[in-house]
Amino acid sequence: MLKKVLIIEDDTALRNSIVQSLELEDLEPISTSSFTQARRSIRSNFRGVILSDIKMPVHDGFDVLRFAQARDPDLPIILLTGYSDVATATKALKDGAYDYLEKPYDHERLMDILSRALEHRELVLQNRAYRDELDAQKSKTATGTLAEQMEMHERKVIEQALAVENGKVVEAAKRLGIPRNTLYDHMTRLRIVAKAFRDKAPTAK
Amino acid sequence: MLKKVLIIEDDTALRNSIVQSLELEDLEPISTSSFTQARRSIRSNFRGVILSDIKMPVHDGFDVLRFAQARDPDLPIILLTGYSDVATATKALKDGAYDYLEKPYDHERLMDILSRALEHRELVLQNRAYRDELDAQKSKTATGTLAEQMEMHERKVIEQALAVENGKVVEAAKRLGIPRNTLYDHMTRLRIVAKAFRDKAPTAK
DNA sequence: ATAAAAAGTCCGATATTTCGGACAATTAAT
DNA sequence: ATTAATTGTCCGAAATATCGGACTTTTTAT
Repeated sequence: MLKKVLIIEDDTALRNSIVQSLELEDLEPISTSSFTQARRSIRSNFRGVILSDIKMPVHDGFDVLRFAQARDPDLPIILLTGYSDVATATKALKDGAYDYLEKPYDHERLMDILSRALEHRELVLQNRAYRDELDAQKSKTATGTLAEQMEMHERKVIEQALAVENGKVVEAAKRLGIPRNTLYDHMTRLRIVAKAFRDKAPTAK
Repeated sequence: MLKKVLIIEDDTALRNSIVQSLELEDLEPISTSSFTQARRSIRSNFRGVILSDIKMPVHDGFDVLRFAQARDPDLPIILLTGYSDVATATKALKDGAYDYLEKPYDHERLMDILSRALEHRELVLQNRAYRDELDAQKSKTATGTLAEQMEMHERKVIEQALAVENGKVVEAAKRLGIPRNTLYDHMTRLRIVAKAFRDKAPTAK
């Protein structure tokens, strides 16, 4: 489970309070006091979520939002709004914020939102990982001469058979449906040694 | 994007109001008035989320929650609680509810929660699909005789070469590093016909 | 309509692979 | 320590695959 929460809050007292809150819940707060300071942490594969105040000097929460969205559209941003500032909160959501939290914040509510956001982030990252893995598998366009490709596959098949049979050549040959001599022929050609597939430590002496 | 929302609400007026709300937002409400009625829709791969009232005769929202969790732990359930019934809401979340919504419901707030829940559901389902695909690929333990496995692979390689070259045998042969005659030998043996790999409609006449 | 190119087929000499038998070297079991 | 089984290597005849040439048929381009 992801646990990082990048906090962007200029009010030192509030910021420390939040940090303490998160630490109590076994999360990993990263405490910053401004967009500028937080900026370098906001990367595409950040393994966590962002919790930012909206009203801040120089750069406000919307700047954070815009920047983070550019870096990674699926990075959940939770914005801290003033009490019952519904208009701003709504705008934030429309702009792509994951959720908002009214100040003064309620601990339980913050945790609910954060856990949802962290889970969301985890799903997104896992999804990307799966997608990448699948793409990698599919894009391996078979290349090279027929003989090369066949030899590669032959090696794989034979090695697997040997592995399954713990390096016993006669058994592997049976499994492959060829006489052991023939298997030896192949192994010689491919420079496969059966010994390499036997248990090094079957029983401790 | 997923759009189904299974509504479980015994108050007819409120239920219809919600249905209307969702239809306005281009979602697909499934309207039911009781757990019993909704039950059959709650399946493991339900492509949507559940929005259920808590306080209902016979079976309440927690029954829905328990049942749905058993069917699919990653199926988001949003519970409708009475106004500022914080205790119940908190319990619901602890029990695995995705979120809760206070009655009387605010349209914007409902939509925010639903869109998050639907997105969450979509990610979960996508994740499962990816995982299944990867598992399927990995678990294909090579079995059968050496000759069989080699022939299968040979077929794959040749067919891919033909596909890439649009069914042109001479080109495919070049790509595979063998004389075209030899490729014909292989194709004859494997009963592969080049025609099958040519564009049926290269240019519209 | 004609020419050029590619698709398919068949043949046969040459090259490679298969596979059983035989045997020495190891390893495991009694 | 002796036996039995397994490993690993070599041999050679039979089976199979390769590959170029020749030829007919079909497509494609002009």
